[in-house]
Amino acid sequence: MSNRASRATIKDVAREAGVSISSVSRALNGLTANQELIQRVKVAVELVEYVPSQLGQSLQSQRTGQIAIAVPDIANASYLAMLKAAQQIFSEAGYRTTLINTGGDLNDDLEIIKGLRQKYVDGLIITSIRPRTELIEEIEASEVPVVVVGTIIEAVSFDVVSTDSREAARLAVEHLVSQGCKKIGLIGGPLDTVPGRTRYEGFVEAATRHGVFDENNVAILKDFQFDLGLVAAKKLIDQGVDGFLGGTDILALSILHASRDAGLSVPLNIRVVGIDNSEAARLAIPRLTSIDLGAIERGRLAAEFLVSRLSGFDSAPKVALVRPRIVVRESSL
Amino acid sequence: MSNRASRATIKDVAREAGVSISSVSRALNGLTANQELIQRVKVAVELVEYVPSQLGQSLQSQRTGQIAIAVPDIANASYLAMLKAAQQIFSEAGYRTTLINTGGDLNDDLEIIKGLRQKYVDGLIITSIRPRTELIEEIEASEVPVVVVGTIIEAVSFDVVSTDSREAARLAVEHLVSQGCKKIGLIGGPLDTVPGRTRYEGFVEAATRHGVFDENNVAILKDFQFDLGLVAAKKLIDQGVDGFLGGTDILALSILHASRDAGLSVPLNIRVVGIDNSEAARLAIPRLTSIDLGAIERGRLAAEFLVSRLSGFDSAPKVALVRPRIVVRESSL
DNA sequence: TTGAAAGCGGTACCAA
DNA sequence: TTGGTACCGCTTTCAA
Repeated sequence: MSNRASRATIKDVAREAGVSISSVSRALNGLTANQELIQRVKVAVELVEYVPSQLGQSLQSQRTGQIAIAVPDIANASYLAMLKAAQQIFSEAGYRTTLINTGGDLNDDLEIIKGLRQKYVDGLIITSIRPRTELIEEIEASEVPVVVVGTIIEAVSFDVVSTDSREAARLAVEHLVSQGCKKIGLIGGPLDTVPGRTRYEGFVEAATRHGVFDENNVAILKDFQFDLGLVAAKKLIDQGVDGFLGGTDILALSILHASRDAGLSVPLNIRVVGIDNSEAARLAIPRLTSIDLGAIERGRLAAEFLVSRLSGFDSAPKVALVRPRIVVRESSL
Repeated sequence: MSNRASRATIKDVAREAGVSISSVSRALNGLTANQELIQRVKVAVELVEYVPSQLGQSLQSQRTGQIAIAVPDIANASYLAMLKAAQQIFSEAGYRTTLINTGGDLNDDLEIIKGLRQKYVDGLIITSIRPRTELIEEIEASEVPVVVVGTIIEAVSFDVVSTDSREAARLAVEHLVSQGCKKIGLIGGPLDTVPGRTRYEGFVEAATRHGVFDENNVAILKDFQFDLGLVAAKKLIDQGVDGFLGGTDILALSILHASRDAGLSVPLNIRVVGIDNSEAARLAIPRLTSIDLGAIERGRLAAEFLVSRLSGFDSAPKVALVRPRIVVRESSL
């Protein structure tokens, strides 16, 4: 009713109920036994339409009830899956989720960590950072708990959830080899991005080990874009590549398109494997074999680590390694 | 360095600089002219590593610097596009974005609006609500500005951004008719969801007008799921449907799969149109014709409306209608 | 110009 | 058990 008047505060409730604000606070937080008083307060609360201010409570408790999660790009399937899984956990634990889109700008990371000093969230999950020393130091000095999802090898004082991108590439290469591919190519993303570089390195390593490495069959794109992948794939197909690893599912899709444009069949003439095991892979025609990097699992773990730490669990730094697994579908049979 | 000691507050700066906290506040906010004092404060700030507490400032200013955006499902391409577009605007305007995933539970909407009374955000964008009277009243009574993205026809006192789902279906049907389809089918989502119902209604209306409506060629799924779509599509294909509207791009993809499974060619034997114009449509094989409902545009508009209102612009309630447009690709040629 | 003090909306301590 | 009060960290009014 009183939508014109400004919000009711605890004072209004106290006045209305004829008690002190301390009593109101206690009654509302179950710290009093006097049923009659509790009842009076409840009536007053209804009457003045009182809702406790999050701000007031936060200032007092020094907790905001919010957790931030920073991802380079929400539109990216694997970050999205992580985000969704983490948000679910946060929500169940009573935390709101604040989304930070870093836009892949690696320099933003440092600013985000520094921004934590403003104390606007109780914790942070940050993904895919470039593990610079400077950044690690800043995280270690941070007062609010931070969980990093990415690839950090060194021993650090915070929780880390990571996956083995190199193994992902290895799984893909071995699968292609076992399917009889002779010339195996890679369409990968930029080497100055974490996923771009690690997948590339894994590919080179595995392909070399199996004696199928040929630098000419590797295309490193300027960006993880479908169109760039399409052009690169056409070229490699012309060179006779018969087994492809796409650095992401989207890039794998570009290979499917290029094969089709070339009048070649997947998987009869060309076999294709993607990375991320996103919805796009499941729904592609033909259905795309893909390496699942456990994005959902990583999001869940990171969120659980953080929530546990926020619950006062002051354990030693935890490290979780989610192992990739291959999901074989039509495109590589 | 002093990462063990708790954060420095304005008091620490004041002590260090040998001035009052008021002076520190003024110096930091450019409300003083004394250069010497400003300099002293700055040095002290550096020394004690002071960062103003967002909480303290918020309590004082009654503004949190945060905006919430509620979507039924982030994994859904169109909500994701909206979210991303809105987040971009918020970020530029200096607001953080808090994500609320309603999980499609329509009853959550009311709780979200009510939760605003806790004042943990400065504004809210809420999408795809079922426009119940109760909810509208609650929004109108809300102290924090709310922008609704959805389909509300009545005159309300808040900003609304909507699209015409019926026209979307109409565009699709007319296109299929113009391409020579004789038996036109729909694979749609549940009628108790806003997108499910409006798209269905638009389809019926347009198909009837063009004399191609046949109830037997309409499949209403229990859920917007690919697998359900696949089964339904197989059945309709068996019935000889030669032109399909998928209620979403994902459902359209299920039609592509079903056609392929039936050994029929898209678009030679069967033509398919989806709705959302998501990335999945662009990357499908064959590339999928789809109706673009302007998710990005809607997200942008909603965010702009909200930011403008938060900037103190107390204009009359605004209504924006984003018109759908068809993006013709291979699947319907 | 500067500092003291009130106030934002709560919680928690301490006496009564 | 209850009420008074200090306090969380900051901004802003009011006197000096």
